[in-house]
Amino acid sequence: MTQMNLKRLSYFIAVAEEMHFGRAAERLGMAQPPLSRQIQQLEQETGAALFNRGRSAITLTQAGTRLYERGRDVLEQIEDIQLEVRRIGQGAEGRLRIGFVGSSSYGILPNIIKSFRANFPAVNLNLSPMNNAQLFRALIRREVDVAFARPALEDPEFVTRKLSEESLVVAMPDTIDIPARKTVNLADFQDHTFVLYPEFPRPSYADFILELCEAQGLDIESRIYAMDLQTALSLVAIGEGLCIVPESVSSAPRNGIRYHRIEPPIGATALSVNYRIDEQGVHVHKFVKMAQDVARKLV
Amino acid sequence: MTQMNLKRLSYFIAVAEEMHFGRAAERLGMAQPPLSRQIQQLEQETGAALFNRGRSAITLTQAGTRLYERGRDVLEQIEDIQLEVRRIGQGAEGRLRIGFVGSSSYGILPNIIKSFRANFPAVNLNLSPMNNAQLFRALIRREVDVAFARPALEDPEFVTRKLSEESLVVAMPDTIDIPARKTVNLADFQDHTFVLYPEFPRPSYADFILELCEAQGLDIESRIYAMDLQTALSLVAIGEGLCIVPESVSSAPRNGIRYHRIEPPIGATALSVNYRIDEQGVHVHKFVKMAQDVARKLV
DNA sequence: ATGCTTCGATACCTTTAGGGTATGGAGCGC
DNA sequence: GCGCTCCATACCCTAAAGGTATCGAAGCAT
Repeated sequence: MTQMNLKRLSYFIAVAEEMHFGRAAERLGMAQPPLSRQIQQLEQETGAALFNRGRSAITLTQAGTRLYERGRDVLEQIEDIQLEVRRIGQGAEGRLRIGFVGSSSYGILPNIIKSFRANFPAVNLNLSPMNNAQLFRALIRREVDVAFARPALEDPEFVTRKLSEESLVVAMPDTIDIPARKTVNLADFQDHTFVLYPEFPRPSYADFILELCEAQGLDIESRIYAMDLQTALSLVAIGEGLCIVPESVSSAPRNGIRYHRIEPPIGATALSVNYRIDEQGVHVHKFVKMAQDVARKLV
Repeated sequence: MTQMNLKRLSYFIAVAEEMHFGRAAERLGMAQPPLSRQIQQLEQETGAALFNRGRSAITLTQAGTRLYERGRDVLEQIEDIQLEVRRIGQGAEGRLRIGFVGSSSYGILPNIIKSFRANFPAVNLNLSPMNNAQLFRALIRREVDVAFARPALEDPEFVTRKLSEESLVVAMPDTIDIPARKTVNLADFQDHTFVLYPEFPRPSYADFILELCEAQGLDIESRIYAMDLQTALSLVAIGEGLCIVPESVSSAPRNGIRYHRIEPPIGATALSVNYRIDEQGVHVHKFVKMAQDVARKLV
């Protein structure tokens, strides 16, 4: 005996609603005899009579009544499941886990998020700030779907897209006297304390900055390490030292900190989106595409 | 495209649980290639990828995860529905509406109910006291499934089974002086008031009693009508008159009433079970069979 | 690297569930 | 009693689903 079958169930529902085999068959777009047979088979399967076949009318038995109530419900659920699954598959619903470096939250990230939310309101966004090393691990372990890293995460398992290149600026305590000119030269800071982040794991953004300074002939003697950008800025704000950060950070003014362009420019840093090379999720691809669009418009 | 199908869904569940097409196929007792195809078709139907087919392992997509959660639930529901429907069909569950004349509640009816409840605890019994005329209407209108009537309900639409025949006794107020002998003769009551029930609709049990008296040459002058047995007994208890009732009524003693056998016997009354000739419900047939069994044992 | 193994996909054939047409048979109304 | 309605039965045919053989890509060990 074949197992319970949705087709049969919906046939039964139709007959139960029409209370008439002929009309039900018409509504189902089929001939009456096969419909009769399907109902008989359903009755065999369940081991219960579903209809009282009276002389001039059919009625539902108690078993039939119950099957109608619950069967209808199940059919509706299945309709709904199909819709939901399709929507998730097309990226219109579901979940997207995003990891990002702290500095990206000053620049285009908020715009990207806003834009994505506007187009896919049903996608549940999960945002986690991390440093580059954490991003790498999280992406490998599939704990995030997309990572905003600085610089790009290099790995054969990843796909990387550069979003924007920013020049570097210096964040310094407003207690330090500076020359009147708007721009500063790296050489001016020979004897100042530098706030760097993160200390571990290496190599990190700290090493990138140190290399740049070295290339400029600058030998930094006094260094403090912070765990992340936020902490570093706090240290700057209380006058512990100065810190070299991406330009976009300066767009959010902060008490106790002044930002200055470095002239001549000493280098640039690129924000990138990264995702797994075997990524199947449609959300991810749509999100990355949208991120690139937003970045292009903002430049 | 064929519609969503339970077989496919359960195949998907199996693959999702095994995370391996080969093992899933084995568990399902089929070959691997058709299973792969069914999953592909399911993916087409839903319009969403369900598995990430990685090099060395498969994983569920978000859409697949959701389909698994909800699909499992639906399959379980369907299992459960089938069980429930089968049980109802076999009379092990469901509802049975019973109508009965008041006098039957003194005799075997309680035993029948008790016995049925013991064997079919999941059947919901619905008990309604009525007089014979109401029973007739209720059975015609399918408001009850089974009727305990006295005497039998005669109609081509009904099936009738006699349960037990009882002799008649007289219920009299204990304020009346009676001869010392245990049994009484109808002629003794020539001048007493008779309590009869019900007055409408006619003919009723009242007419049955009047005919019996007439046959005995008794001409009752003083009559009071009550709506039912209970009311009649109340009238007897306060001394309004006497009443002729089935013997089983005397098994429940009542303050103010004494019962006496009538000698010589003047007639008998039969309790019957009645149900529709087109009755399909398995409960009903099982119930009637059981009622007859109980009646046979109690005689 | 190179062959071996694993695992899902593809190709092709066979089986069978399910649908169609024609017809039977019971009940109801004129 | 004749015809009409309505569900069931009989028989055929199509197409969906299963089986076997084989491919092709990836991982692993030698």
